Amino acid sequence: MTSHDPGAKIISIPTLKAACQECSLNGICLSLGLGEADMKSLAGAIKSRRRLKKGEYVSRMGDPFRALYAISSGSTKTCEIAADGGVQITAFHLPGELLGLDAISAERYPSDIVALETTDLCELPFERLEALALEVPGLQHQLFRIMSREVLEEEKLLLMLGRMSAEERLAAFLLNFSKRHQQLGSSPTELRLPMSRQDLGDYLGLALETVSRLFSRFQEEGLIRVQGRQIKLHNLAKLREVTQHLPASPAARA
Amino acid sequence: MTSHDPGAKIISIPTLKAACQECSLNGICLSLGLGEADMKSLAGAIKSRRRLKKGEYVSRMGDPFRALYAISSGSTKTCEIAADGGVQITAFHLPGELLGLDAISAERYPSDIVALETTDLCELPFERLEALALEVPGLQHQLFRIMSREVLEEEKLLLMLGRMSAEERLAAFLLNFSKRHQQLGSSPTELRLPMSRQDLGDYLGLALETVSRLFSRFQEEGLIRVQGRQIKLHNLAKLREVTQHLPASPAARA
DNA sequence: CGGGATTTTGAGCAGTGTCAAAATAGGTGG
DNA sequence: CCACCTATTTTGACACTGCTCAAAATCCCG
Repeated sequence: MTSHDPGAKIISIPTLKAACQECSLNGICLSLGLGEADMKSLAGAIKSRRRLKKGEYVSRMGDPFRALYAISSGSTKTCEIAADGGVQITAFHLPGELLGLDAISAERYPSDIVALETTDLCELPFERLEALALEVPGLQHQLFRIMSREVLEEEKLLLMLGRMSAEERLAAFLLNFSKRHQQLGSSPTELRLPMSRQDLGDYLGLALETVSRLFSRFQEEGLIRVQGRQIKLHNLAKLREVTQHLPASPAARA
Repeated sequence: MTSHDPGAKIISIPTLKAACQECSLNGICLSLGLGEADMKSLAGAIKSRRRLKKGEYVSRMGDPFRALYAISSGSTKTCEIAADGGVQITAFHLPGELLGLDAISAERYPSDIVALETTDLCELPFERLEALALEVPGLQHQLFRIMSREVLEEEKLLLMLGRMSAEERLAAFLLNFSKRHQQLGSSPTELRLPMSRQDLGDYLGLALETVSRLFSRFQEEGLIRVQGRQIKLHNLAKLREVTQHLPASPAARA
């Protein structure tokens, strides 16, 4: 996570802010790892910005794919919907993250993307982005990395859904959310969850009642304090322990 | 899935075979959607081929990332391993598919990749591939599509693990495997599974005993015939029905 | 301040996991 | 080529996690 393309130069956050001000991403999003000149090209590729209110859609399943979206502020959920209406949320996205990567291959959105709160997006028309990636070597590499990272994140979720107990899943989620908040400059222990218990259940593969009971239990055990969607993490170390109490399973063989 | 980059030209399978013969991929792998000249460049990027026996590793978790691998023949499993030894298989890969996409971002392999049977691979050094993708527009687009597709596949698995019952998962797996076999030119109803019941359980998030019981049940119900790893699908339509008997869950809201 | 949505809590049950053991398959050496 | 040994698969009994249904409490928005 700290190594880089040989040619890519890392520039300071203030510089990034200046160059990326047009999309107010505060130097997060794609910009990381690109030079200043490259970022100006990138700014040229940004078509427009959109502000969505809570509950509005970034995309609906089946929509034609034309652009990726970078979250400037706010948050979203990505909902995969089964034939019969079963919902699986495959990701919650925070500022600086890229939406729509799963739509490139079929040129259609395979999922609904919904704003969890008031959310600002930068629209990055994909054709222009691809053309730019041919000019700017660092950008191509950056895009590969971002897509690879998305694969990785989903693999972590697969591990959670396939092999972890309910309490392990919620603990893992809280730690992950905490880390991402910290990387955005917020407190890692004072969380304001933008999603409902239902959403959390649809993400973790649990019933909303189970999620709610676990919050109560974690609170009784002194791990966290719960006030609706406001969560205070009292003991990160113990949460990490909870994460690892899987019942074990045999190792890889052919 | 049938639309393409405006500039990309689709060439015939025999032509592909000729151009790709060096890696015996029979025109599957990356080549799809690239012109003949582009494929020659691609051939130049192939460093070498490897033959693995059953149980040998393509990569181990933590290995430094240098190359992607295309499967020429055989099959692999990709195993995510939790801190305490819990295993989640995140993918089974068949000929023509690309391994290692999740290793690009951290420049390390996050998972073990193991051959399920004798398997031939083409090694594609990633730096060379990236350089080539800057020269060959179709290749960059192709790589984006392949990575996007990987994200999509994992999202389908997430839906299975998070929202489907055991029998729905196994039915969905059989249908998916059937479709991929068909795309490789094999029978969609006569399957030879290269993986153990244990592997299947580690993929579907089930105990191996549950997988075994389901095979028996499906057989009793006349859906399939089971002879160890040799599976005959008798009724694809009914398998599809089984797939969709989820107990439903509320739709998306903010 | 009122009303719908969300969250919490309870009780009972079903689907899967766990443990255990028998049956079968597959590979190896004599 | 057969016999043996091991790994894999099947089957059974039972326990437990997490789901379902239900209702009360709380929150949030207009």
